[in-house]
Amino acid sequence: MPELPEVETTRQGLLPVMVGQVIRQASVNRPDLRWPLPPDMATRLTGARVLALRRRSKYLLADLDTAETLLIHLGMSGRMLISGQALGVFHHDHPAPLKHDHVVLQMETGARITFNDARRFGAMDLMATAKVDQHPLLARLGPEPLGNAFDEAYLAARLHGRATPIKSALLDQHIVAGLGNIYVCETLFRTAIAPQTLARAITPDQVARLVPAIRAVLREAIESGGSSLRDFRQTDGALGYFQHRFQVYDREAEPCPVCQTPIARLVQSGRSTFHCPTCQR
DNA sequence: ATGGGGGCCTGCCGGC
DNA sequence: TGCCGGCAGGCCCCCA
Repeated sequence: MPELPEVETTRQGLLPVMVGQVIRQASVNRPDLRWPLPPDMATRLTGARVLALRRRSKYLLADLDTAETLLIHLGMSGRMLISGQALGVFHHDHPAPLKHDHVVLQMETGARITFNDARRFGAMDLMATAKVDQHPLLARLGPEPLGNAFDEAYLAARLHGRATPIKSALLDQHIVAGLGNIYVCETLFRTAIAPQTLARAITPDQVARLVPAIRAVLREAIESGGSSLRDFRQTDGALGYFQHRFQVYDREAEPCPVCQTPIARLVQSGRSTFHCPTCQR
């Protein structure tokens, strides 16, 4: 579910209850997420103070005063929920334990942070902070799409010669890190590029449209609080609103907002692509 | 090396 | 009402 904007809004929701605060008690209800959790994870988290909460691509990184960093990936259905009393604010999204509450961080402030993930495609791991960017899940990621390293020259070089459709190339986290199915579909619509176009056939003009369009769609989604599909909620239980602004994603057969042609769905590398066959060439 | 498909796991929705 | 197939925001791994 969560793509870069949803992870970023989750991070922003967690900031006030995590950063500077001590984990009084960490507990693990299910250690078998996408990979087994470190067997001593709860022990290594308990008593630690969170120094910073960062985001790299779709990963949350909580730096601890133990010189370790907690990596969190939400997979398809993962959520971080806050409940309890903290810093004068009562959070009530999630007062009672639910099915699929796999990891709970009870903070000294009284806040409770719960990782809930029905499908268990999510993941957590601990790694020395000094080496966290060498973690196998992070080491080979492409640049942040909102960062300076992502520009026209870079993207053109990475698309050069590739025989894969542009849709698949933009989903490849090694090319650019953080886009998922929704925001790739929206970006290709905004840039009027057909999703089947091979990466190697993308013109310089199209590259020049893609870079700012990717940035814009991500920024707008973050400002809207992300997208709430199938129950995705922010940490405080609030819904994101960007889904109302999807122009093509999940809108098969609805009229294109530009030309009224019915939005089409096709499957590329096993994933649905929504597009306007008239506008996108 | 690169691209495509399978698989991981649970829940929901539509059709019969 | 109940069952079944299809689908879902991600991503690693294996095979050709």
